[in-house]
Amino acid sequence: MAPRYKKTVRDEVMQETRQLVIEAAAEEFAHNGYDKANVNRIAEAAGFAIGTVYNYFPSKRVLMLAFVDDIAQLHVDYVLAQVKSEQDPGQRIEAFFKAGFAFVETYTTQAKAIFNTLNGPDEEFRARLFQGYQPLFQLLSDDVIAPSIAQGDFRQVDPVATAGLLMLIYLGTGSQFSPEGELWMDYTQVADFVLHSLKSGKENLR
Amino acid sequence: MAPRYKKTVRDEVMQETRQLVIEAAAEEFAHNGYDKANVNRIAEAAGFAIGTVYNYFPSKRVLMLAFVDDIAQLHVDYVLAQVKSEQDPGQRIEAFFKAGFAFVETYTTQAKAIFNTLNGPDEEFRARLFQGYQPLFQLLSDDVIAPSIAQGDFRQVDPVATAGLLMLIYLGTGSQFSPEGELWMDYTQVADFVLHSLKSGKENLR
Amino acid sequence: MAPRYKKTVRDEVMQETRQLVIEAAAEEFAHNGYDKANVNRIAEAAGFAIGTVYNYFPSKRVLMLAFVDDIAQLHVDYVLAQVKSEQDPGQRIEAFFKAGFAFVETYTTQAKAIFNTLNGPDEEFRARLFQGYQPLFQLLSDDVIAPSIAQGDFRQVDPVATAGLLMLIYLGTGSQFSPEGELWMDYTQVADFVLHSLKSGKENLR
Amino acid sequence: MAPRYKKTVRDEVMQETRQLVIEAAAEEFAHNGYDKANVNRIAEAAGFAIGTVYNYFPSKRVLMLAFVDDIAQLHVDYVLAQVKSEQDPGQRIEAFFKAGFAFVETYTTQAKAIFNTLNGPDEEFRARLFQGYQPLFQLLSDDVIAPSIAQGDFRQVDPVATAGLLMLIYLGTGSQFSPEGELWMDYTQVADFVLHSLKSGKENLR
DNA sequence: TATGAATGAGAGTTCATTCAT
DNA sequence: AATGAATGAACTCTCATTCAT
Repeated sequence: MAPRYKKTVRDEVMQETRQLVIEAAAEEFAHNGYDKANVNRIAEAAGFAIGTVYNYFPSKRVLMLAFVDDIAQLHVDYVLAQVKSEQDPGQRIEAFFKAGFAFVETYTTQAKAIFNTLNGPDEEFRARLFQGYQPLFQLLSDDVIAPSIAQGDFRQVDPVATAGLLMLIYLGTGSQFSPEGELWMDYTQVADFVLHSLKSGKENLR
Repeated sequence: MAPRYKKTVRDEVMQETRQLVIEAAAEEFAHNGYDKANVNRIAEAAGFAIGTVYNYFPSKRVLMLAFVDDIAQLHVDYVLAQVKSEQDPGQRIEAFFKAGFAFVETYTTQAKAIFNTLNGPDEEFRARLFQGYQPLFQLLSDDVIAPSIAQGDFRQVDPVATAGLLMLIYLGTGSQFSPEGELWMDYTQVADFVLHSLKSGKENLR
Repeated sequence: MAPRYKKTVRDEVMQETRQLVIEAAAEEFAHNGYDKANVNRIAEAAGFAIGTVYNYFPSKRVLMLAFVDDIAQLHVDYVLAQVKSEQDPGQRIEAFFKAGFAFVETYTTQAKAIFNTLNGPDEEFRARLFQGYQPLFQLLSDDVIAPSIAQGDFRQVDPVATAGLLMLIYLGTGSQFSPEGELWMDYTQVADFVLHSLKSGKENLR
Repeated sequence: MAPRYKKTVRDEVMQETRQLVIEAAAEEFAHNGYDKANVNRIAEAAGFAIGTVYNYFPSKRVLMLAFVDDIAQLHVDYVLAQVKSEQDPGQRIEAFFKAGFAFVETYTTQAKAIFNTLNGPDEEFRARLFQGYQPLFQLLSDDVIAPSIAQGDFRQVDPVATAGLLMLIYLGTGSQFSPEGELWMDYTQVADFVLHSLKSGKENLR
C-alpha cells in the first residue's frame, strides 16, 4: 500500500505546479486577452510542457475560470482582511478604498485581466466573476455602505448597486492607461470623487 | 472620361454597402468581441459575399478600426448636438448626461463593443478610440465641466480626468448586464451619483 | 446597315487595346511569374477596367497564351529578318547570334518571362511556346546550322537539338542576373563559347 | 532534467519526419512550381496532418527554402565526391559531367524544381539557391576549369562565368522534356558540345 | 506524472471571373 | 465597348487538444 505521507508531498508539489500555471496564465490573459492567449505560451512561461498544463486543467476555458476564481479569492481576502480590521464604519470606508486601490496597484496585471473579463463578451466568465466577487459585494454593501448610511455618514443610496459601481470605477481606473502608458487618474482623485458623492452633506470632506 | 453623375450614383451605392457592412460588423464585434468575431458571419449578416467585405476593408482589423471611427463619430455627433442646444452650463450637464445615457440606451450593442474595446488588450484599438472620442472629451471638459466650475456649480476638479471618468462610468454602467440580462443600475441613479460628487455643497440635490 | 469603314476603325481601336493589354501582361508576367501575376494589376497598368481585359481575353490563361504567341512572333520576325538579309551561311550564324542577343537585350522583360515559362511547370504553356518558336527552330536548323555543316564551317552536330540548346543558352544567359542585379556573362562571351563548340577545327575563330 | 538518450531517439524521429516532409515538398514543388504547390497536398503526401508540416516549417516559404538548401547540399555532395576521387584535371572534367548529368538523371524531379526556381521571379529563392550552390561553383572554377586551363587542356576562358554557364546548360538540358515526355538531348551530346567549346585546339576530339 | 509531436477544424485573406449598367 | 462591384472557391496558417511514451 502506498504510504499516506507521500501522497501529501505529492499534493503539495501538484498545488505548486497548479499555482505556477495559473500565474503564467494570468500574465498571458492580461497581456493578450482570453482569445489571443496561447496555452503553449502559458506552459512555456510556467516552465512546463503543454501536456502538463492539460493534466491540471482540462481546457483553456477551465484554466481561465480557475484564474478568475483564484484572483477573486485573492482580491476578496485582501480587502476583507483590511476592512475587517476596522470596527468603525467610517474607518471601514477608508480601509476599503485603501485596500481596493492597493490591490489594483499591486496586482495591476491581474486587475487588468479581470476588468477585461468584466467587460468582455463571454457570459460564463462574467457570471463566474460575479460569483467569485460575491463576498466582496456582500462586504461592501452589508458591512460598509449600509452601516455608513445607518450612521448617517452616507446619504441614502442602493448599497448593492453602489457596490457594483464602486467595483466598476476602481477596477476601471486602475487598468486604464493612456497611450503613453500613464494612469489616467491617481487613486486619491478617484476616492475623492466617490466619497464626495456618497458622504452626506452635513460634514466637510477631507 | 466617364460621366460624373454615374460615378455619384455608384458612390452612393458603395457608401450604402460600406455602411451595411459596418453595421453587421458592429453587431458581430459587440456580441463576440474582436477576436471571436467572424468575418464570414459579418458578410452573411450584411447580405454580401465574403469577397465584398474585403473589397471595402482590406482586413478584419481595418474593419474594426472603421467601426470604431464610425461609432465614435456617431456618439460625438449625438451628444454634441444635444449639449450645444443648451446655453446654460448647468443645463448642459443635464443635457450631457441625458444624451450620453440615451446614446448608450439606444446603441447598447455598439456601446458594449466600444467599452469592450476600451478595456481590451489591443493598444491600437484603444488609441483609435481615444482619438475618435477626442471631441467628446473636449466638449465635456471645456464646455461642460470647466464652465460649471467657473460658475460655482461644480467643485474644483480636474476637468480632463473627470471627463475620462464620466466616460468610463456611463459606458461601463450602460453596458453592464447582470447574468439575468438586466442592467445593473438605471441611468438616473448613475447621473445622481455623479452629480452628487461634482456639485458644490451650496445647494440641495434632487 | 452599319457602314464597313466604321468597322475598320473599331477594329483598329480594338487591336490597339488588345496590344496595350498584352504589353501590360508581359510586364506583369515577367516580374511576378504567371501564378503571382494579377489580372487587376494588368488591367490597371494597361489603363483599362478589369472587365475590358475580359472582353478581349476570356481568362488569365488565354491572356498568357496570347502573350506567348505574341512574343514568339516578335522574336521570330526579329531574328528572321536579320538572318535572311545575309546570304552566306557563315554570315548567317553571326547574324543569328547578333539578332538573338540583341533581342534578349532589347526585350529583357519579355525574354525573362519566356525563359521562365520555358522552365515552368505548365505543360500547355511550354507546348505553346515550342509551337510559336517552331519557325525559329526551323530557321536555325535548316537555314543556319545545316548549311554551315554542309559548307564545313560547323562540325557534324544534330541541327534540331543544337537549335534547342542555343535557344536555351541565350534565353538563359540573357535572363540570368546575379543577386546584385548584373548579368552573368556578356553576349560576346556566350557567342564565343557557342561558336568555339560548333566551328570545325580547320579555322581560327574571331 | 530529462534523460539525454530519449531526446536522441526523439530527435531522430523528428529528423525523419522533417525529411519526409521535404521529400513530399520536393515532389510538389517540382510538379506544380512554388506558387501552385499546395501545403495540404504536401502534408498528405508525406503522410502527416497539415499541422505537423507547420510544426516543422513555419511557412510554405520556409519549407521551400529548406528544400532548396537540402537539394543544393545533396547536389554538391554528390558531385564533389565523384570529382574529388579523380586527381587528374582532365579526368575531373569527365567526372564532373558524368556526376552532374547522373545527378540530374537520378533526381530529375528535384532538378526540375531547382531549374524552375533558378529562373523564377523570386529573388530570395534565387539568392538562396546561389548560396547553396556556391561550393559547386567553387569546385568547378577552382578545381576543374582553372587547372584544366593551366594544364593547357582548356582554352582561356573565365572560370567563374563558365561554371555558371555549365550549370545553366546541364540543369537546363536535364530538365527539358519535349511535349511527348522525352528529353531533348542526351547527356553525351551536351558534354560533347561543352567540351568541344572548352578544349584547346591542339588535340582532336572524339 | 510529465512530455511534446501530431492532429485538424476553423479563420482570415486572395483574386480570377461574372454580369448588370 | 467599357466598367467595376460582387462573387466564392481555394489557400495558408493557427492553436487548442490528444495520447503514446
